[in-house]
Amino acid sequence: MTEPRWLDQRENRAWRGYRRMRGLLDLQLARDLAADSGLSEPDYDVLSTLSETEGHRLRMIDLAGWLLWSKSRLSHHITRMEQRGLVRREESPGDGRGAVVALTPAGLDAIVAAAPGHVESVRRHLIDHLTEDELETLAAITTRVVAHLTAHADT
Amino acid sequence: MTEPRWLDQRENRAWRGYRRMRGLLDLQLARDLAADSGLSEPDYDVLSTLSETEGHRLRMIDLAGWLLWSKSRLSHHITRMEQRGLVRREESPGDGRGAVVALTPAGLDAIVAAAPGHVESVRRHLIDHLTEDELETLAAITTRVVAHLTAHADT
DNA sequence: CCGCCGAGGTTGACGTGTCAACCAACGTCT
DNA sequence: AGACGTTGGTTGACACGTCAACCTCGGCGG
Repeated sequence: MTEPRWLDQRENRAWRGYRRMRGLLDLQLARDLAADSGLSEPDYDVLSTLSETEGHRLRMIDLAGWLLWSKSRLSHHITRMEQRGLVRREESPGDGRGAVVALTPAGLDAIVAAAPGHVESVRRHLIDHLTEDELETLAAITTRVVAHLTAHADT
Repeated sequence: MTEPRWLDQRENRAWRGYRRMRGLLDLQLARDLAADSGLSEPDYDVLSTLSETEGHRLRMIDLAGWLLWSKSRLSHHITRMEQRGLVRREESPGDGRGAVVALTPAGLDAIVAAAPGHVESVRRHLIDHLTEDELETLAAITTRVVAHLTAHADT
């Protein structure tokens, strides 16, 4: 039980900054999105993913994989979205276990209506405050960290 | 209703990277923390803040301000932590509306025991993957974005 | 063909956090 | 002193997400 390697000042500024930004930014984006479209961020993620696939439908497992969500989380969320008429569950052809999620017309309308405002919100609160170099650095950082996290999904 | 300024490729990489990292990183940190201390991240934030104050106590409003939490959120969370014996509510001297949160001995033990492991976890999953320049850039980005968000708390 | 394991999915209980409504004490203005 | 808006705090309903348990179907090996 040796003395832990506490964070030095530079590390602390980065870490605390991240935590603070994360809290405030996500809250603000969620509020903007909810206010002008009635969707939550998870709703938006599901709908935008489906809207980009051919046939506007995906198997649960594939959707979960793309979003990096657990099966459980996806199942719960799809249940809620289904009740609001945004998506529909269908049987999977050729696999009795299967379940496919399909975009409904209402779901498509919702994402089409929400997208411009959401992008605008992301710009206003984050992207437009960063320089090109900062964007590159942010992309590099996140890519590396994500790679590490998905590699050691266990540890 | 002009055409929205969609994100270009660079912006997209940064934005998607951020979203992905946020999801995976927070989940992993929360899991590590829960596994070796039984605390959640919000628990940790409350306890570590209190442990750094003189008297190990703070008014609700001040604690909420420091953590950037809503009054509601703090009240709910303190209720849960109080039931687990980590903190205690006290009356505020000189202000009948007041409420003060105080660390209990059990709460102090918990944060002291949890801190080394948590720092280690933060290093392993994030900090140790970044160069010094990247740490500086991350701190700069987050500071600027947080400043903007707290300034226009309304818009 | 049967037994069994793994893959795909659902469910329930619970902790967390949001918003909105509400309440009580404070301070100020007259 | 009395009226009244503000500040500090709580509560309830509900959305979200985790874990763990469970179920069913698919694919294999013997």
